[in-house]
Formats: sequence, C-alpha cells, structure tokens
Amino acid sequence: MVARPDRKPDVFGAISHPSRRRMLDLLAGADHSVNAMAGHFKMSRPAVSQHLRVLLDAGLVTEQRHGRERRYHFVPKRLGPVRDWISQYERFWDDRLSRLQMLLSKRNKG
Amino acid sequence: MVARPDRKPDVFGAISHPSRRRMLDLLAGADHSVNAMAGHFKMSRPAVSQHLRVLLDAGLVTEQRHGRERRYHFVPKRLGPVRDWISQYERFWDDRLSRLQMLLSKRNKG
DNA sequence: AATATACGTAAGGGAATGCTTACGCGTCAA
DNA sequence: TTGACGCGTAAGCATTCCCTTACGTATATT
Repeated sequence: MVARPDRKPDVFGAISHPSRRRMLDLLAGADHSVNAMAGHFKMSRPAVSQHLRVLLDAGLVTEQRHGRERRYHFVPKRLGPVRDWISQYERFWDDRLSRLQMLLSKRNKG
Repeated sequence: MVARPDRKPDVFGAISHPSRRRMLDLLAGADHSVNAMAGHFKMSRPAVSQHLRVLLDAGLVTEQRHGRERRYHFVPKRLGPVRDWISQYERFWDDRLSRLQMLLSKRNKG
C-alpha cells in the first residue's frame, strides 16, 4: 500500500491558475491559515481549500496543524523545474547580460 | 466586430501542458512546419495543430506561410510574464547572488 | 484539369477542472 | 456537555481540455 498514489506533482499545472499563483504570492510573505487565505478571495472557503490541495500535491506548500488551524507554508524550492525551464531561454532576451545570469544560475545550483 | 474576440493570451495556461513546452523547446532550435513538428509526437497531426493554436493565441509563437506550409516561429519575449513571476522568488533560492540577478533583470528590461 | 500535399477546423466524446452546497470530524470555549 | 469554530471532503454540475476522425480549402505537382 502506497501512502498517496493519487498525488500529482504537476508544478506547471499547479501554477497555471491565477488564484493559485496569488496564493503562493501571499504565502511567500507569511504562512496563512485557510480562513486567512480565503479572506483574500471571493470564492468559497472549500474552493480555497481545494486550490491549496493542488499546491500541496505539487509540493509547492506544506501544511502544519496548529490547534484547529492548518497553516500553509510556501516551499519555493519546488518552483525549481519552472525556473530551470524558463532560464533555458535567458539567452533569447538579452545576449549581453544573460550569460552572466546563466552563470550565476549554475553557481546557484551547485 | 472585433478581429478575434475569443483569443486567450494565457501564457501560464499555454505552458502548462508538457507537449506544448516540448514544442517550444523544438521551436527554440528552429522554425518548424506542422508536419515537421508532428514527427516528434505520437498524437495526430490535428492535435499538434491545436496545440500550436494555443501557443499562437498566447502569442508564444507566430506563423508564417511558405507555400502550402506554415512555419511556426518561437517568440521568447512572450515568456516574460513567467520569467517575471518566477524571478520574484529568486531571493528564496540564494540571497547572496540573486540580488545581482534581479538587478540584471531590471536592467535587462529597461 | 486532375491529383496529391499541407494544413485548419468542425464535431464528438471522455476526462479533468473549478466552482458550489451539504456534511462530518476534530478542536477550543462556555 | 454543549456549542461554535476551522477545516477537509463528498456530491453535483457547468465548463474546459485534449484527443480522435471527417472534411474543407489553398497550394503544388503532373
């Protein structure tokens, strides 16, 4: 028996929805409970919960129980695949400076 | 009457599908006709055509007629929103070098 | 002119997405 | 214990996505 066979680590899919990107933006500033997060959106609280689930499945956030709250925490490292994919095109934007950027990126990794 | 009222410039949505990201990767190397592109995928030619349409609507590619062919051409600049959004998190990966990267990014734009 | 090629698009269907309301369960408060 | 709170999940529904096959159109070939 596997822990969670139905989890989808699709980071690109997870960030494809504007609301989920905004949630990550908010979480980048501070951890949020579901209710705190829902305060920033017009959709229902369960809808927010479902979006957070997508982010959780993608590994972009973690959850931590605090009493009856669940605080969601941003995991920026999981954006790595997006960064890697996009940085492959740096040379297209500016050949003059982008090589330095790419060098920095490489050193950033190693 | 508007030219194309139903076009969706949703770049994040456009790159959310693995096949479309691979198409951009291929187009980054060289322009491709639809048939040339379809040669790299298992799906039908119309399916490829439809994916290219999504990329076209997002502005990520342009098409150029050459006889009965249509050559698709990569427009890297349109990845800007993705790059901008992701680069906002650079500081999370490495505070030491990322500030320089962000500086370079700013100068890259202006 | 007749045929082949390259491609877009319509039509259809199965699956996924994104929302809602209803409900159940654990936790804090009185 | 009783009730309010915070939250996840089930169920239902409309919409979108992604693929297929069938067909139409413009261009090239013979």
